[in-house]
Amino acid sequence: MKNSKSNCPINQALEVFGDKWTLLIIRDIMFDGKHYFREMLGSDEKIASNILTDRLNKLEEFRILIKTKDAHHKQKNVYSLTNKGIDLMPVMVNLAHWSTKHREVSDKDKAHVMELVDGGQKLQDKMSTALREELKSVSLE
Amino acid sequence: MKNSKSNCPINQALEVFGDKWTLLIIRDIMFDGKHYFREMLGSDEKIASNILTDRLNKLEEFRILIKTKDAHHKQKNVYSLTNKGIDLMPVMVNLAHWSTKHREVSDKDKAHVMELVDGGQKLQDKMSTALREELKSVSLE
DNA sequence: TTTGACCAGTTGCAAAAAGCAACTAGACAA
DNA sequence: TTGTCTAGTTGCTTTTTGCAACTGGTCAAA
Repeated sequence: MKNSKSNCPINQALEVFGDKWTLLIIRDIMFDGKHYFREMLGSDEKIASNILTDRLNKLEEFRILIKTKDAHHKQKNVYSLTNKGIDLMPVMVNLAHWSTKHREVSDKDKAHVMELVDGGQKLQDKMSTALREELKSVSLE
Repeated sequence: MKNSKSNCPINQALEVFGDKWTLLIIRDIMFDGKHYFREMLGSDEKIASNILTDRLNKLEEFRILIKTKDAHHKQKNVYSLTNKGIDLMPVMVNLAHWSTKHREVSDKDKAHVMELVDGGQKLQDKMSTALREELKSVSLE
């Protein structure tokens, strides 16, 4: 509580996600299957490498993702969502859904989002399960 | 699209909400029934008045809220959510829900959030309807 | 075993945003 | 007319962001 402006649930969330980049990183891992620093660095929004480093470290401190060593390449780190991170899926889906209704979004993205909204809990559960499997596989090392 | 880093739905949302204050202002109006500048200025998180001015203006430009003159006090502005703003309710509820599970939140707030989650669509619809009534009453002037 | 591409970051500096406190001009109620 | 309340503004400092160049280590192929 010490470094908190308030313990209101919305504020508590914003102290983790209240910036332009954090949720994009989570999107990269959650929906785009990215796991490496360079993959995220290459995303459309062109995050700077120092900001990416900073956000990945913060997300690791918050235990929203974990960093593990790649088995086949000593220098590569594998970033995976924890359960705490995977639990953000409904937030992400609702945020994206709002955008499809009220912001400019391509038809392709729109269709992708509506699949997650209409497909409902079933598809989201399937995706969450897959992410939890990934998590299990890296946390065994 | 010109000033956009990308048209990904998550990014499109972050270009509106990707900061520490915007969603707190929406919370004030949506859940705490605040309508005036000074009321929002007084919230627990202690936003600075210049930042509040800036965010209210941006939210008005995005048409997420509208500013109208108070009927009984010439100097007062009444801030109300538009339908575009009211549509953010599922995002807010899911964000708050995540916080109750993964961040430090008071039991009172936790109960309040769970009411919205468990009470489900019915309670959220009721609240949305009330907000739309407010909107209707100010937009008739 | 050398070469060149690739890896996760780091560094230094400039620009933008946030934060703070004091202040303004008009409105209201007594 | 006095004091309080209104929505903001102003000037300044501190913090964060953004950019580009750079580092030291790794890897696969020649």
